[in-house]
Amino acid sequence: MEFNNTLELEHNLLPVVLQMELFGVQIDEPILKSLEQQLKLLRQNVYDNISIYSNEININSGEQLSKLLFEELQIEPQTNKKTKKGLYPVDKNHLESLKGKHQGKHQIVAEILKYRKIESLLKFCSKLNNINPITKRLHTNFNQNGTATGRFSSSKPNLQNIPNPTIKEDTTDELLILESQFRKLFIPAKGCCFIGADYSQIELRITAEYSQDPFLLKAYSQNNTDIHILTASEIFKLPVSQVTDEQRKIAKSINFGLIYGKTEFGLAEDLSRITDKPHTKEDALAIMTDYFNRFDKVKQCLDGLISFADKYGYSQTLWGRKRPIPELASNELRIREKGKRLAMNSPIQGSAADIIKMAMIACKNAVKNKNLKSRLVLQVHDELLFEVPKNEVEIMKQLIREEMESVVSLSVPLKIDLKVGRNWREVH
DNA sequence: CTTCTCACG
DNA sequence: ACGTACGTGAGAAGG
Repeated sequence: MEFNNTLELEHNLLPVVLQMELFGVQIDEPILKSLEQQLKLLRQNVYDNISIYSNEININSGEQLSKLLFEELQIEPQTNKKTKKGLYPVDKNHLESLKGKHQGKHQIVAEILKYRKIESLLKFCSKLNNINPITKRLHTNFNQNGTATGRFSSSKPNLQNIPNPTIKEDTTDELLILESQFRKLFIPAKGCCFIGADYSQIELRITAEYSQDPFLLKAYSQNNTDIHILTASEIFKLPVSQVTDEQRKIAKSINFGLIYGKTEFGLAEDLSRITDKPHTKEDALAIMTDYFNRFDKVKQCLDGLISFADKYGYSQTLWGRKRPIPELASNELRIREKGKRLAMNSPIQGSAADIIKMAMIACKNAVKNKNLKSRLVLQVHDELLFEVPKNEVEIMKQLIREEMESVVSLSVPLKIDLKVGRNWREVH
């Protein structure tokens, strides 16, 4: 199934995308309606609570909100940054740091965060309401070449950003529970199940492929070990069994940072958040230097991706998908730095997009060859969702795993996580 | 039309 | 002195 160029790939993918768009996905409308009602009631309660501090405020207006909090109520800002209008920002991060400092004193901050969350969830309700009257299903647009890197985008409605919160069994957070209901609204047709299959750490596996770093290659060939724990054990020079949860989180932050081109400044912020103690960018740089000394092939690989893009003016995936990076030729340092991050990230993100696109074609062909009725309904970057008649579940489990894991052959195995269930939430 | 905010991978 | 992690879509506000 491997393609020599992405034009051929996209050409063969077109009918798969068309079929997904036309087929659509079923939504549990009665539960959607009840979810919407609950959220509207909650919003009214929260609005009443906020009205104690200020009636007539439009909570959706950042400008009005900033003036209320930092001018009228004289709350101490936790940042020196200001928006272009000279006001203190009211984004979630800033509000959350206020909530910590002013516990009890300014209940309003917590209520505002709640209000915002409810508003955002209600928007998801309204977009899921656009059921097609003829098919009785919800149809999105999958924009096949919708991104700079080769990924799809999804629009009208966007079904690639449906809430997917991680949630503890014993949580009592009412809003979090409501938020976790959204993927339950996506249900299979009568007589069918869903099968969800997502690639496990595909971008880091691609980093292993590009870098040929012996540690990453080995880490991914022994399939069941947690890559972040292994990385932590190398960085902190500890046996795997002695790696703490905090050390694993730091390693995870570094691993993700590789893919995005994280700077020491960004890592320092992560370190402070993870350990709950302040860390300077010098601390972070020390850890990064250490990491790149230990994994010098990774360092060479990232540098190589930058010089390639510098030389040719574009970056390229493992299957030849190109992205122009004019930023590297900018006169401004800041833009050139951005260009370097794009040069590191685009081949990795783009190669992952190539792989899942090839897998979509492979799955569709295999289903057709076996005369099965199963259908692909959604793609969310590294995840595929299939609607499967109940009598095809066993054969489809095998088929999907086989096609997705062997669609291309890299130096490390590809692995998917696969689940069967009665709604989207259950299969993720 | 731009900015801000917030949802996803 | 500046900004600081990649890729998206969408709605509200404000001009």
